[in-house]
Amino acid sequence: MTRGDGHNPPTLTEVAAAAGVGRATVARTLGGYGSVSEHTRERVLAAAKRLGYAPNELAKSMTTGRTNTLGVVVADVGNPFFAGILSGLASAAREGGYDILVISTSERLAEEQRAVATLLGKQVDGIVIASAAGRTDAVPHLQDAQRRDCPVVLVDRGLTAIQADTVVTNNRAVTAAAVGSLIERGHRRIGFVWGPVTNQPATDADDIAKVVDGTLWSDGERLLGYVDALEQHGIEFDTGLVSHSLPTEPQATRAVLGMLDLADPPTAVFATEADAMTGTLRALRRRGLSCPEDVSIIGFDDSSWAEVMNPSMTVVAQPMQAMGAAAARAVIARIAGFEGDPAFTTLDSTLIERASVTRR
Amino acid sequence: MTRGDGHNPPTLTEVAAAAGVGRATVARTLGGYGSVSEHTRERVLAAAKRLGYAPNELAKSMTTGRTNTLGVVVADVGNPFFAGILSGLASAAREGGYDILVISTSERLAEEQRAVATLLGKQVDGIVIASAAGRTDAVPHLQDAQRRDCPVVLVDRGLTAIQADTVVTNNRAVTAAAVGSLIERGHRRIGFVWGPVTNQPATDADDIAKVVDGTLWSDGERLLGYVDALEQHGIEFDTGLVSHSLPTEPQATRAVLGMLDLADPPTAVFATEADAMTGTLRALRRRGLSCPEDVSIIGFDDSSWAEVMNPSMTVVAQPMQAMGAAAARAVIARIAGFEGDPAFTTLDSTLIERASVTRR
DNA sequence: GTGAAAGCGCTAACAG
DNA sequence: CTGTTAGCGCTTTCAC
Repeated sequence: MTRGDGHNPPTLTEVAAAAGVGRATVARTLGGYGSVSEHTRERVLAAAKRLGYAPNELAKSMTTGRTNTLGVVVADVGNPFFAGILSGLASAAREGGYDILVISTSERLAEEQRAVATLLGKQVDGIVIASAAGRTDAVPHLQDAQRRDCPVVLVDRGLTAIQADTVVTNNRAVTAAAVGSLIERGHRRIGFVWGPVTNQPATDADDIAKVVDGTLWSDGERLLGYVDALEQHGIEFDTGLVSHSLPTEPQATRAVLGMLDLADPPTAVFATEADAMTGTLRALRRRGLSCPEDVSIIGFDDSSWAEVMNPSMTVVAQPMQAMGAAAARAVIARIAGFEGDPAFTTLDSTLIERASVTRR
Repeated sequence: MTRGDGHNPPTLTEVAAAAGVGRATVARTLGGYGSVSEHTRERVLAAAKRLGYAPNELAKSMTTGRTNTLGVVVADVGNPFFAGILSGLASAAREGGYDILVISTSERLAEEQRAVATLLGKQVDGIVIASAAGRTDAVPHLQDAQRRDCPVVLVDRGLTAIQADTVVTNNRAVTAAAVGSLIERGHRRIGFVWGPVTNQPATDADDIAKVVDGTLWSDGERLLGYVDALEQHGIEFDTGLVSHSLPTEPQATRAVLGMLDLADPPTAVFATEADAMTGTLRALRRRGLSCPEDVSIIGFDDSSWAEVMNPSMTVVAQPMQAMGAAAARAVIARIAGFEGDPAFTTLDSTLIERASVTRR
């Protein structure tokens, strides 16, 4: 059976025939290595152009063992946070001569394992992943990749069970600073929306470490930062002020509604993601409360919306693009053969103070 | 020279050896075709598992001619609009058994051409693209792909120079409806932020067609919808009320500032993208004006922010995920051999009326 | 039911 | 400087 309409793309062999030279000569000419006489060089180039030759990268990869492709695994490419990471990742990758194969996992570990297997099967040269695994969870799929000489770089979320370059932000410190700024403005009852997802929340501050172990690195760090700030100012931890629901906006609203109905409701809320913040705003509105008069809010992730809001929102801005770019550069370096110890890079998020926080 | 630490991934040949059978038998067993006796079947499976065998998809693609990979080309994966498309695209692709290779072009045609060439080189089975080309521009790179039997599907932006499945939204109709709703509320001076990017704006309504030809499909359609509404209500087109600047927030602000300073300033602004809308809001703020009291606004692209804003924003919500999913399904169908005429699919965007528009 | 052999398009020694 | 020769790992006839 003949394929398609017949217009099979020309192969290197055909170019060689057309130019009347051997295949190796064509490979050398087009590959720009070895040496070729000016004369034949021109003939080859001419023939290639005439035939509209374009190399089959698959075949090339087959023999070189390199695909010039990076695998990227995140929870959801539609989420602005990951989209930002992806954006920085994509440009840094391209700069380094790599393309990216992206897989979303919806934060499901099983999907993540499949994703990694798929990427490995497609022979990507390296993997950048924001793993859905808990910080101390075993990650055999990632170790598998490493064993197969496929470098893995962790982005946004660290993992203790594996030795790998890691690029994260200063979640804990910036959260402590943000919550601290709330406390310094007189707030003592501070809601924390979206602690780590768990159905076994910490009942007191001493419990935190245990909770944090089994959950997402970034979530855990933020909760720790929150507790740091509380302890530093001698404020007691109240488990009722921390939500552990799934990260959907309605859940954030539900959680805040619950806090607002407490006998001693929060006067400020720290929201750890964009949707947690909009969800918080909805809750206030439902109770007829306003920000910052009744409740101060600090959100996460800056955007042009945050500033034009009324009030403009105080947020923790994460350097998403920079994270993505750093991660890309890290894998690329590993692919290139860099053998130093795994580097743990912490990029700084910054607190942007605007009008959604007021003194109490 | 030995590669890596030696742990080369096991090949099919090794599995065959370990199981004491021929390679074809292993291929049949693992590939699930042909027939294999229950006995040998088990041995093969056991050997494969024991060695931790995973097929090299590259080699497989090499012989089958299929990579199970879709190429996706957009301006910027970090842009919420494209991120939304990508999200829908990714899940539909995965459902169909495909992975996606994503390339951002920053809206540059040269980058786009390179991107397509790269994808073709990597032998993707199909391409989904939101092209940076003007609606009537020649697109040799895309025709090239088609000639190479690589189906191309256009998403968000149609193109007249090529025959291809296309998935877009009802930009023109929804814009006409939105602008119409403004007119019906008494507005006659309506700013249009981000008409097609050009330095040769239409000077009157009759000029529009020409301007539209050379620019992005979606931008053109929206401008046409704007003019439709004006004409329908007998309002004269004023070129000073249409901005043609580059789509960055600061440019939107600048443009609106200019309109606001007109002797006869707009009482309403229609912003065709999320950033155009936030930019508009900034401009109002700078002039000490407020929305909707002084100026009504209709924006584009819904998000949780739009609703929690104060005032909540009236917007045109685009079905980004659905667009991405439809595009993915379209390419997949073509790859599977579907040969019908190119389909032009129009998905509906909807006007979500909230509080940023008021009667005049 | 199963194995041997050819070949996908390319690169990488190795001779000449 | 250039052509020949092997493969890369897999699928796919085609005999046995």
